[in-house]
Parts: sequence; structure tokens; C-alpha cells
Amino acid sequence: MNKRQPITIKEVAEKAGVSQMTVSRVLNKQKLVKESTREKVEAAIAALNYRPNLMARGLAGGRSKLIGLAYYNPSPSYLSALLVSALKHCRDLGHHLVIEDLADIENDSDTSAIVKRLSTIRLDGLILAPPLSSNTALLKLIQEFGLPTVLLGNTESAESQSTVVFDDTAAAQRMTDLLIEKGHDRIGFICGPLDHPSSGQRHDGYRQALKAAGIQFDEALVFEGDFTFRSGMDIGDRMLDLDVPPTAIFASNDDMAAGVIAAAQRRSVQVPEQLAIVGFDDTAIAAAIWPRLTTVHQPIAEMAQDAVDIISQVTSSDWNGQPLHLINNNIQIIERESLSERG
Amino acid sequence: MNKRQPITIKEVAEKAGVSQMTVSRVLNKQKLVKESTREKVEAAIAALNYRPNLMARGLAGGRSKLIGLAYYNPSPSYLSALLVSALKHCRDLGHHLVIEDLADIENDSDTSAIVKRLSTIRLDGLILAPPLSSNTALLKLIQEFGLPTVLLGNTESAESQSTVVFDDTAAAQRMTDLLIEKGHDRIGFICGPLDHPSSGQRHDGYRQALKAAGIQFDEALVFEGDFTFRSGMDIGDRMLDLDVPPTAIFASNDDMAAGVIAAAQRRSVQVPEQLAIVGFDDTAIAAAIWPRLTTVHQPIAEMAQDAVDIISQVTSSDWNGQPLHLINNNIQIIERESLSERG
DNA sequence: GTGAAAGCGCTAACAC
DNA sequence: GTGTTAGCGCTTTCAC
Repeated sequence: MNKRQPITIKEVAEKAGVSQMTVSRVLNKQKLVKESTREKVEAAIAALNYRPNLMARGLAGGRSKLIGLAYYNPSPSYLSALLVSALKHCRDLGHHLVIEDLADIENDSDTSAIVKRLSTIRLDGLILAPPLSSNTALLKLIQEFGLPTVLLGNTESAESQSTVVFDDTAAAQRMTDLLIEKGHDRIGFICGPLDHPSSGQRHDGYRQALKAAGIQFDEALVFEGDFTFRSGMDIGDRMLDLDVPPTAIFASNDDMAAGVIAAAQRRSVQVPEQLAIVGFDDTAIAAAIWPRLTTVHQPIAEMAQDAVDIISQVTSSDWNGQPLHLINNNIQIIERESLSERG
Repeated sequence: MNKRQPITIKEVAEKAGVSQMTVSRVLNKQKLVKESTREKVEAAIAALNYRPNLMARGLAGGRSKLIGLAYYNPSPSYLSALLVSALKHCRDLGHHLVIEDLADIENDSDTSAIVKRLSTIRLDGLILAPPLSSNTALLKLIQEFGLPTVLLGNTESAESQSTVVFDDTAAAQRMTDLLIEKGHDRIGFICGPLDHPSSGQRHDGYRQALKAAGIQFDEALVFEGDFTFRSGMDIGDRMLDLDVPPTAIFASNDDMAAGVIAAAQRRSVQVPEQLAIVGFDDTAIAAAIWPRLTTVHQPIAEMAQDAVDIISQVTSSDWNGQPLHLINNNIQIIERESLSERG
């Protein structure tokens, strides 16, 4: 068909018998166009099968319709969940997602290299997944650069940038409560990497629940993992090697919980009869192992959608300049087979 | 710093005391610039911290530096592997990845809507993940549209579009050989969805290996799954309910193999002692369960990289117009705990 | 409510 | 080797 000669706004204007400007107005859904004119233009657009050129729009106007999503060393399952949802919502809103894997962000010069890289694409906005969202050096550079940004997950810093967060503390507390309710009082905890603020918060939630239940906190039952299956398995082994092993283990994400299950199965410890194991996030892996994980459902999809919405709003002309802060309070515990009443 | 007033090529040209064109040549690494001039320009670029504007480049020249990656209903683990590698290679080559989830591609009108959507972004090229790469209606439309495309995974159609494929048949045959070698002769097979050409090929490889070993093919041992964990678990249950269950099960991907392991564990069938289970792909889940999966390593990362390379080549000026066809023969079986010598 | 002119930042094609 | 002249397709003024 239209092999390498795409229809332009000019041709649409001619066909509709109006000026380019009017077509542009229709395209941008501006209100100051007479209904009959709008219809004529829309007919011409449809007839010619016209598609606006994103590049030209980006150059001339402000918006590029491109939203960046940057991450660093994510858990694959978290990333997929994030991507799929962000993508879907972008599509609905007519945006496109540009993915940036900020793999080599180790020192300050890397950080500025990344900002440079981001600045050649003319992103309308940027979504930062944890733990990037708490990398203050990066945040500062991006802000200087003036790119609207949404921070995902808890961050200590940013009042000045929009955020979408989950109440990790409350969620971890709820999960620990459940464990206690099921009769456990010797509960191991696997913490996430400390560069994720949510790691500390999940740990806090765990401790608060213990305290509320009058259970003595035992440092020997807390280990730090790195969110990988592998680390969960290693730590599971170490916990089971303790003189008095825990009767339940709460891992700060599903991958590590799956690792603990593997460690238990390898040494024929029955789950959940001899050892209950619970996770956090409710990503795909939680239901893809046996026994399936009881886990905290983190509404990653909703949060991704909110992040896209915020960029979309911030980009629009009627925007008061204030950053938005969304707290997602949709805390749910998904109960599956990896936790049962303690016999 | 440069809040909303980015440096342009003009300023660089002034600072370096040359014309915009010369700066442009340096930017595009063209050879016809005197070394001393090039150095001057590069110094100016560095001093001003200049970043070219992608939109302007895309509008003026041909290239947008944007590569699309489209998929439909992928297994999350396959998708992550693909993404991570494609992303990394894009970065190395100075491209950016635009992800398109073609979720609602069910009928022909959806197909053309998608092509329209793709046409507003000015993609340099498009990578199609299976099973999109064998959707002939989509392929035809994209070709008419004239967008350079790389098809990932086996496709029946396309001689006219570039491809990057894996020898699924040979790989499945090798895996089946291994199973036979370990003493199995009653081997269940879980086929993938039939809209993936590779499903048929993996099945072929399985049958060819049986034939070569003189083992009678038994239709009752073949089931069709949909690449999900869930379907693997269901089919695992059905296989174990057979009057004479298989001693080994070969699933066409890792997620389904993990499902079979879960089904076995749920009914306390020992893996691999009572039932050996092997998968295909060697995605993250293969090593994230216990026992870990023996599986065919599909070089997804290499293939993604090749796909990006092809787009990059096809985009460049010295391109003879012929589609490229890469066959990846890097077949490896990763042996882990889910398969052992039959006792 | 609509149109005309100008130009966003860059590169193609041609000069010199 | 390098500079000049035109646009790429659209949106922003600012007229009418």
C-alpha cells in the first residue's frame, strides 16, 4: 500500500478542505472546533488512513508520547508484572513505553551517563522501579534535568517527585500476624537487600507484629537475602541447620520463599507440616511451585497503572506543578498451601 | 542546570567554529572529516554536554533509533530473557526498545489496528516473538507497510522476512536421546500450543528419537499444554493417573515441566527416582524449583541479540535488501536434578 | 472558529 | 573535507 510515502497532515487538510491547523486541533482534541468541521476532518483522516508522525509531533510540540520505564537488577517476576501492566495502560492512553535497563549504574559517572542517555530520547516522563527510586544521586540529576518522574516503591527522599507506594510495613505486619495466629512463635525472617527501602519496612512490620504479640525478637532468626531464589535456598539451609530451627519462615519476596521451599524439599522437610513458608509480592512464581505460596499480594499491576496515569496527567497542560503521592492500601494475603494451622 | 533549554547542534557548531553539517558528520561517525576537526567538535560536544535530539533526527533523516519488540501472550520467563538481552544489546548499539504487547490480536480488524498503531511510531525495525512470528495476516500487513522485521522462532511462512531460529527438532531429539540413554522407554511428552510452529517441531524431534531407538510411539503418552505452569500440573496429574504411567516426562517448556513436578510432589511421587521430568528453554524457573530441571538450553539471549543486530544492519545504508536467516545451532542440554539414571 | 507564517533540531543533497 | 540550502511533519504563536 503506502509503502514509504505515509500520509501527512497536509494531505488530510486538503482532502477535508481546511487548513493543517484545523486538522491538528482535531487530532489534539481541542475544543475550539465546530462540530461539522470536526466531522469533515475525521472523515478525511479515516478515508486516507492517516496516522500522525510521532517524531514530528515531538519536535514541534512538547509531547513525545514516550514514557520511560527504568529498572536495575529487578526480580524477573516483579519486572514482568510491572511491564505487562504498564504496557497495557500505555496502550490505552496512546503512549508508548521505552524500557531502560540501567544495568551499569555503579558510580556517579555512570549515573550521569545514564541521564545523558535518557535525555536524547525526548521522554514525556520516567517511571523508576525500586531500588532506582531511592538512588538519590540519580534522582537529583533527573530532577535537575527537569524530567517528570514517578518513583515506584518506598523511598526515603523525594517529596518533590511523584510517588506510588505500597504500605510494606503494614503488609508485613499483617502477614506476621497471620503466622502467629496459625500458632507459630518461632518465625524466621529473610530480609531483602538493604538498598531497597522496602526491605527495612518489611522487617519493621515483622518486628512490630512480634512485639504486639509479645514474642521476643530473636536476631538469630533474621537473615539478609538478595531477592534471588538462590539466596533463599542458601538461607533456608542455614535456618534449618540452626539448633532450634524456626517453625515458619517469612521471606521478603516470593523468589526467596521458593528457594526456602526448595531447600526444605531437598532435605525432606515437609512443607507446611514441619515448616511453614510464606512470601511477599504474589508474583507468578508463587503459584508455580508446589506447595503454592501463601504470600502478600502486592498490587504491582495497579501501581504500574497509577504511575502511567500520573505521567499522563503531569504531561497534560492543566497541571498545577505539584507532585502526586499515591499510597496503595490494597493489602491482601493470598492463602495457599505453604502455610497451615500448626499441629 | 539546562532545565528546559537543551543544547542544540547549532551551539556546538558555533563553539567548535564549524558548520552544523560537520557536527552532524561527527555525530554519525562518517569518515569524511579531518581528524583535527573531529577532535575540535568532540571537545565542543563534551564541553557543552550536548545530546542529539532523537525526534529531530528521526524527522530529518530516516532512522529513529527505535526498535520495536512485539509479543503476544508470552511465557513470562521467556519474555524476561528476551527483553533483558535485547535491551542490553540495544543499549550497546545506541538504539532504544519500544515494547508492544499485542494482547488483543484476535481478528483481522485487530491486526490492522495494530499495524496502524505501529506506524505512528517511526520504528526502524520490529522484532516479532513467537507466536506472532507465524501470524501470516500480521506478517503480510507489516510487509506491505514496509517495516523491516525479524521473526523470532520457527515460522512456516517467511522467506521474505529475516529470521532468527533455533533448531527445535534437533534439540528435542537430543533431549529424548538422553532420556532413552538414561534407561527410559516409556516417555510422556507434553506438546506446546499448536499455533507455535516450534511445538510441532519439538514433537517431531521426540518422535524421531523414539523411532531411532526402536521404541514404539504411543499416542496415549502425548498431551497438549499451553505453556503455562497450570497446564503442566493438570497434564502431569492425568499422566500419573494412567494405568501404566510413564517413567519420564518431557515437557515442551520449563513452566509446564515445573507444573509436572508440582503435580508429582503433591501426590508424593519422588522426582527423579519414580518419575524423571525434563523441560525446554532453560529459563529462570528451571533453576528456581527443587529438584532443579534438566532442560534444553535455548539461547534466547543470543537470539535476541542477533535479532537486534539484524535490524541494525538492515537499517544501515549498505544493505543489499536480502533478508537474513540465522539458525542458532548452539544446542545444549543442561543436566540438573530432575533426571537421573533409571534404577 | 479558523488560517498563515515561522520554526522545532536535525540531515539529505548538493555545492565549493 | 567542509559549508549551504532545503526541507522532514507537525505545532506554536498571532492574526483574522
